[in-house]
Amino acid sequence: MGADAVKILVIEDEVLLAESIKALLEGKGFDVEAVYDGATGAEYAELGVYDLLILDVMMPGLNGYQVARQVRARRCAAPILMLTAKGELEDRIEGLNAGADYYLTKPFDSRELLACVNALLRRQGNQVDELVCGNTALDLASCTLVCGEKQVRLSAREFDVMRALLQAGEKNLSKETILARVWGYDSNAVENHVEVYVGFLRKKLASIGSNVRIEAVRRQGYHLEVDGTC
Amino acid sequence: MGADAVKILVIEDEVLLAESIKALLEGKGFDVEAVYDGATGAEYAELGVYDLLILDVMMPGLNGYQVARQVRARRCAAPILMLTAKGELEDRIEGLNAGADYYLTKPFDSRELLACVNALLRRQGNQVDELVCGNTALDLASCTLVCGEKQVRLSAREFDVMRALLQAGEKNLSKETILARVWGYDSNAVENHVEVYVGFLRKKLASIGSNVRIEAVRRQGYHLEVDGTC
DNA sequence: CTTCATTTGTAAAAGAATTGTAAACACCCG
DNA sequence: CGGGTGTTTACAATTCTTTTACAAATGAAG
Repeated sequence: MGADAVKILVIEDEVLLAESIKALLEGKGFDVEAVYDGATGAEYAELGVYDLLILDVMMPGLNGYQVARQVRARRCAAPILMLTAKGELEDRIEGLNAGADYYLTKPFDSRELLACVNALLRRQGNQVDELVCGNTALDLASCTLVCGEKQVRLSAREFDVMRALLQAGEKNLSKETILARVWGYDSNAVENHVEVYVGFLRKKLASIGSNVRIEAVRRQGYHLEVDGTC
Repeated sequence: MGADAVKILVIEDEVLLAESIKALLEGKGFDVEAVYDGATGAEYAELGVYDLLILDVMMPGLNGYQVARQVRARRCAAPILMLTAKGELEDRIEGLNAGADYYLTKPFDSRELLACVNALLRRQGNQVDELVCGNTALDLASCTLVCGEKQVRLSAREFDVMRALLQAGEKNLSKETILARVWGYDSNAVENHVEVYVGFLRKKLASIGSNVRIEAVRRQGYHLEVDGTC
């Protein structure tokens, strides 16, 4: 439940259902808050801190459609997953037009709910592809090494080498293997290329204060280690 | 078929259904193309010029799930509306996990299809009157970049390029994709055109004191960044 | 403990490729 | 025609990759 966790707001008047959704999503690492009526839900949602709203339609007071419209009118951009026992066509259309992004009919399967949540978050760009090691991540989309606040861009070759190392994890990668994977098995690159690029990468890792080191094992190749790990 | 219409690709092997969807959407002002098998659909989709894919699941050859996975693997970001007679839970989950954004069960009502399409496009930022990044907004009606008091008019090409960049947000857009979206995939424009227009846009952004920069990522394309963000 | 051969690390350059910019030209529409 | 827009070309500037050369580290043998 770190500061960078994905935040989800559940607005559902059936307390038991709300709690079970909360438990389900928290089990998957999301940071979930549940409220039990529409007015409170709209108020929370407008804070703008949530990445996703899960919204029941039939509630006393403000109903789901009203909440959705109000929230959208206030320029809240979070995707809305509408949840309801009303499976009728007209309801679905009204929900979508009110600003919902998905319409799920009760009773629903927990796996389906998760699949929806993931699909909505994926579209939001909340699912970044990255490879992580120690305090450092390689963002595959932007070819960038990230460590806390700092980050540094890698060139295409640097990126390929770094990715190979990260994918191998603790395992050793021989230079031969790296050459084959990065330069192609039929290129005329030589092992020193790997050494040169390992040098570049070590500099960049150091420049962002990473605790990841590229360790050389004589005659065996390279592998990653996290500082303080032996 | 202006460069600025919303483009939709329908992939559906039942020709009659495909044509009726096409007619329905064209009636609403969308620019629709229909293809009748998965392989062709995947190929078209990967051009990256469409704003939305409507995808049947059960097709000979590549089925809808396979098309979705392939298209997503190629980093095509357009939302996918899956369309199918299979209404079973497992199918819905599989579809969502394959990269779909919505799952609509046949037979469906035309109004519901439209509501879905609108919901998906709304989320993409295709139905708003301005796109915002940093301290700067692109007014879609007047083709004008606005930053505080200052503003500057964009030419049609400049506008198309700027909009593509804004819609991609943080993500990189390859020059190939920009060419396809702005000039059309069958034009004979070359990558240098993109570079030239990026140059124009940078000048105009600077002239109104925008804190938005167009960053080049070598061999990967361009993306936006807000000054002060690293 | 030295010496030597081997492997790994680093710096600097030359070379290649990509990206940026300026400017000339074509075109279209009032 | 004239002004703005779009296209194309050519070249300059920048960045990345490869190459070279040599220094530093390692480990085995004497």
